[in-house]
Amino acid sequence: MARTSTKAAATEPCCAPVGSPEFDMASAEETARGFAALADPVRLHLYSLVAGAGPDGVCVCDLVGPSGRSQPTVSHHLRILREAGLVASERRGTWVWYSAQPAQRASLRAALD
Amino acid sequence: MARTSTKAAATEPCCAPVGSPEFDMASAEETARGFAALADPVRLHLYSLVAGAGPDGVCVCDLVGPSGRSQPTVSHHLRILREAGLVASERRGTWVWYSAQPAQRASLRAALD
DNA sequence: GCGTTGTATCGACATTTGTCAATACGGAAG
DNA sequence: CTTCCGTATTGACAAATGTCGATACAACGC
Repeated sequence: MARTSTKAAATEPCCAPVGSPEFDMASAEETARGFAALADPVRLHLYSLVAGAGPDGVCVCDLVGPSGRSQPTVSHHLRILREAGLVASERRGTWVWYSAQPAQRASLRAALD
Repeated sequence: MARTSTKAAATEPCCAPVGSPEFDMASAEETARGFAALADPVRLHLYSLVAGAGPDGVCVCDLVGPSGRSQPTVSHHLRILREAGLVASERRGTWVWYSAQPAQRASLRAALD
């Protein structure tokens, strides 16, 4: 319970109040979900495949094989990446193509500061 | 099971093999653990407090309050940040101070490419 | 219409994760 | 040495996560 600086129990006052002006918890949750989307090796692999493709993106049918996971699992991971805003999906006839969303990647890179 | 481009079952060959030369799964696990360390709002808050402090770092006693979590929980999160290489801990007499490790932050930023 | 193929959703399961109370460890003051 | 305070570890628990098989949905070709 002992808070800071009011009562020093040992040698020195420990530390300055470190001034945490205000922490936007709402945007932190958003940023955390962004990082969480990249917190899995399979999703990292999928994202590198999607981002490494041209602006047209990649067909899902070309993601299942390299990932080494079942098709429903790949679909699940792609959904997480999509809900995090890192990729977008578009239906083209029979197939679904995923493409990278550079804005969200830039947003996460900016959050590392 | 249908792989790519060998047999087109619909209108077009779907897509190019997208060329995934090789994916370093080992380093992906490392990177994933780095992002996982930032995939929690509480840890994001703690890291911002640590990184926002001077090069001396911050005393743990000044992190428990702002985080809104119990002291063991804060210790747990700090351990995860430390094991991810994002922060380092140093004992100074009675207290323990955490400081940011810019190298790992740069490594994660580089992984966003 | 029917069957086929690609993708998403559902249900279930084992594993991991976030959290706290209780406890142990470590250093400083008396 | 004893006591107090700050930090880390342990144990337990609910909740979230990664995975797959089974199934549903969507679009194409017949």
